[in-house]
Amino acid sequence: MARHLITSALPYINGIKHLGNLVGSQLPADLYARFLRTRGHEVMFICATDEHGTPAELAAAKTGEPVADYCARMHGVQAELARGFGLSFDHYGRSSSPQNHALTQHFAGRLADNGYIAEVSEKQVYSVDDGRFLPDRYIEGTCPNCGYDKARGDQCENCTKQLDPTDLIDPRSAISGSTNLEVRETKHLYLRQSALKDQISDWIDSKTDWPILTTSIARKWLDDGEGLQDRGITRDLHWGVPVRRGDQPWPGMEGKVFYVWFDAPIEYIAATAEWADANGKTDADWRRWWRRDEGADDVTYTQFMGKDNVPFHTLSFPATLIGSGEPWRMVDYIKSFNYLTYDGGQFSTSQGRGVFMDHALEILPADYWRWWLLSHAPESGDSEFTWENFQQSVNKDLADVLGNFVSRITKFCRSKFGETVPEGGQYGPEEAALVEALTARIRAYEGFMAAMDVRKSASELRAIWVLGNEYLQSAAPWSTFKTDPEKAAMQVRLGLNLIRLYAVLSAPFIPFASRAMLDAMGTGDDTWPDDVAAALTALPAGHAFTVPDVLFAKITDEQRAEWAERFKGVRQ
RNA sequence: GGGCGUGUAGCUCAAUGGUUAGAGCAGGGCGCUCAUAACGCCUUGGUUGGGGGUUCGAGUCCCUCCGCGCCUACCA
Repeated sequence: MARHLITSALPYINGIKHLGNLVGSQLPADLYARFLRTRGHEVMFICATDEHGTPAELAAAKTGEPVADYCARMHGVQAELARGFGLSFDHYGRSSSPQNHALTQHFAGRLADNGYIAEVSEKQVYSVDDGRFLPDRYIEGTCPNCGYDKARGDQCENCTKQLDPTDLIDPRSAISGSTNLEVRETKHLYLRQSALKDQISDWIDSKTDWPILTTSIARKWLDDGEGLQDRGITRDLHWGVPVRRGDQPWPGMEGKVFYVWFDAPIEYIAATAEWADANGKTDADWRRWWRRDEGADDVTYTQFMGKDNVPFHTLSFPATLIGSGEPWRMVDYIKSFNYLTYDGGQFSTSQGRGVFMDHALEILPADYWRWWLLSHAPESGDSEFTWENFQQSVNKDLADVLGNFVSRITKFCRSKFGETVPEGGQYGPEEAALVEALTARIRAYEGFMAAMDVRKSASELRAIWVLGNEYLQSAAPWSTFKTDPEKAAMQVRLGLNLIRLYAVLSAPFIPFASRAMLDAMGTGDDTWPDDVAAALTALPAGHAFTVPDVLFAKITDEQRAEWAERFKGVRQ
């Protein structure tokens, strides 16, 4: 029994997330958390909404709500969707929580005390009509290079040239279109990552088991050009964690907040504190997950995220933790994912292109999505969602291979023996062979799951399901019943036990269907099959069960066509 | 431009430098009849993006060219 801390990248508060966001962090993290729990480990699985920054303020302005109200409402929406998908967070926090305010200010104070904060005066574009400083990409204008009239302040999308906002001809606010812009002097805090470069570099080099995708991104930032650059960690915004030096005011920084990427990773820690507060625990209860001097030395910490999040988790956040000089638990393994594309293109919130979490749950149960997304997780490269592939995979894997297995064995038993596990006969050589085959595959499955090899785990689980159909085909209880009813009873008893076994093994992928299978088998016994032979005797003769409803209804061609049309998005 | 990744069967993907490059789906055939027209068995598909090199041996390592994706530090 080990202790595992698991965090998923924080979904941004602005709007409903799409399936690509889901499969890039929260869903595989949930798979891993569920697996470790069922193996008997102590797990702390943390996620939260990332609520600060300009986009949240703009989204709130659009709906006319105060930004705090908007975030509270959207947090509720996202939490409900997370529940709908069966995401088993121990706590789903908010980066706007008082706990995160305090911790973020604490880290800033420690960093300042240790000399890792610099105050820098710089010039930024201020929009008088919007009443706010504008991030580079919120400034539009004509590209001095190619003449494109919708170039952004950071880069021209047309000619890909890197720009500075002051390069733009006829600059205007991308928010309001106002041209009433001026350059103002403003003071900001910078995290002196350059001073921590060697320590971060050594730390990255010690992670020899990390995927190349992860370490190469980190190394690029460390080694490119003049090396790791300092990073601004404050912004001129209203919504965010007010800049304070620990619990003291920070002279000269009044009215400013910390940059969202400074406070967001700290929320991993703060959300654990929120968990403690919400569950009547003490500070020591959450600190034993995070402080190496307070019990976290034996914790294994795993982070899940999309590849775009890697620099912040390999550089900025570690810089914050190292620079604090305090013994915080650092990440042990980063599992990063590529992107999911939709039918040959990108998911697009603005164009309504692709499937979003709320719509997904409207049209199909969560397990359909969980299974397809996880069994096609973008681990080695980007992967593509198409309705045809989705329909074929789900119908074949879930309805035909697993669902139909449950159906055929329960219905056969009901018609020949009634709705109790039948008595008679003894497991023989065929059953021993099945146990052997199952054991080999289950051990392989455990290995893939422990290694977070998501697609291989799914493939192995499916092969385990197939073994049940192979057994039934060769045992043929419908034939044996005619000549040797006792033997048929034994075969059916084994089949029913396989359903329970499959429910246990499949729960990390399809928790809702697994629950339905256990309920149908009339048992709450979900112990992991360390001993497969023993696991196949869990349901004894005479034990009552029920024939469940169809576990997975098939997706019809008509449904597929309708959904493809509905989610294709507006044409430009 | 620079960096990283990727390219294997119609599709989705495997393959510590080591037999004849393997699975699932789709396609074809046979079997079974308990089951959601489901299941099982057999089977057709490959010049591993192109070219060159190293090696006894290359999908794998090196060079080069081509395609695709991502990142490039103030979106988060």
